[in-house]
Amino acid sequence: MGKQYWLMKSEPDAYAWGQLVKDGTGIWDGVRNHTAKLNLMAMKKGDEALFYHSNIGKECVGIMEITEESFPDPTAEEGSPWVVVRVAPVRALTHPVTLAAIKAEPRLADMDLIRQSRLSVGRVTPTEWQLILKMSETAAG
DNA sequence: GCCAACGTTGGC
DNA sequence: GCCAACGTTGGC
Repeated sequence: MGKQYWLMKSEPDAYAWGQLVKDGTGIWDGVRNHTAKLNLMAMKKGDEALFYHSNIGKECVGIMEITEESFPDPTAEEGSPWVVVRVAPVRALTHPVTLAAIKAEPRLADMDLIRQSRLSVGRVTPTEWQLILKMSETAAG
């Protein structure tokens, strides 16, 4: 299988893109939803993910790489099913791609982000990924 | 196993 | 602040 693409949400109040850049690497902890967990478990080292700021900003702001595949979430109770992956920032998007811009693009209407708005870790198809990156080069949203 | 009540997420 | 979506809990 080729590289897979993902979108991961964080409220910037809790953990922002800038913090990940500052930290250099981080674990994506706190996921407590089974669908999101399955996505974390499906991630492979070298996959790439969009960092999305939920609530404040509501936009994709950067690209991360998965640097370590899923392992138990140290912030969860022992024996619980929750997992984390390790991520590292790759680069900021030239311009953030806003939720409004994604909603305005019919070719992105099937994204997990749109169809299942509460899902914090979603899949992005290669086609969707290329389109979002292209949008990030040309517009601020 | 069904469903009402309730809590959380996240957009508006 | 409100509400829709959706997950969880608990009564039956």
